[in-house]
Amino acid sequence: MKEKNQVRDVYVAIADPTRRKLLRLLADAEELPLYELTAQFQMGRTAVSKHLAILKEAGLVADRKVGRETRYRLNAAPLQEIKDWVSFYEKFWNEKVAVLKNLLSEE
Amino acid sequence: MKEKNQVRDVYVAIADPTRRKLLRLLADAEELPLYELTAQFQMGRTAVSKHLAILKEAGLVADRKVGRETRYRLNAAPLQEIKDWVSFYEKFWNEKVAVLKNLLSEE
DNA sequence: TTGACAGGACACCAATTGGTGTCATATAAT
DNA sequence: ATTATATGACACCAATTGGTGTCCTGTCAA
Repeated sequence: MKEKNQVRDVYVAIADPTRRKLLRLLADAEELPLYELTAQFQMGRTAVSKHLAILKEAGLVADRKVGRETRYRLNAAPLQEIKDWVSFYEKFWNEKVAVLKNLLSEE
Repeated sequence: MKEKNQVRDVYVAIADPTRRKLLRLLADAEELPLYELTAQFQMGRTAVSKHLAILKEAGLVADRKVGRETRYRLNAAPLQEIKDWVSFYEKFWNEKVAVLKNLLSEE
């Protein structure tokens, strides 16, 4: 019973602008079926569905079937990993600002 | 004089684990030549060089030539874009925690 | 001055990505 | 009962990605 349950990289999942837009749409709407999401893009349904599958594998969306439609909703939790990662680098751009301040105050 | 100056997507740049490791190495070491960076990976010099080129196009690293070597250093500033993007979603995972707290306090 | 070392610039390749169209099936509406 | 809708499941395709090896040019050291 090899439940594949493929876990996708969150970094890769958010690298695509279409997928980021999907996340944003779901953030604003709580729950949306595929056909409504598709309406927001120029590409076909199949393509949007695949993007959603990738987001799902990354744990960023969940879906449930309601009648004949599949409704998607946001699950932002995995994004904490991104936040933690990027937080580490904050000190570096702050550092830069500090150096700049010093230079300015010296003149 | 079409200076291409190709600007790469920061999201795409950080999607690769090798490139994230490169950023981390540069964060810890201030400035490193290609051959020292290459030594930290199993892949060849050419591959690492290409990853660095992508990071450079995304503005995440800068390089300078010193004698026969090319030294790379971190520029974390573009990561602010990522931080801003992910910050928007913070409320969603906080929300979830809040809902959970409510459920727990109700029992 | 003769090697050895660092790296840029290619050409090349397999695997992955991001899209397409088509067909089948379940549900909803007339 | 019939038709329209929503979606899953494929097969297919071109472009991109992430790696390789080779060749050439600078630069440093003996």
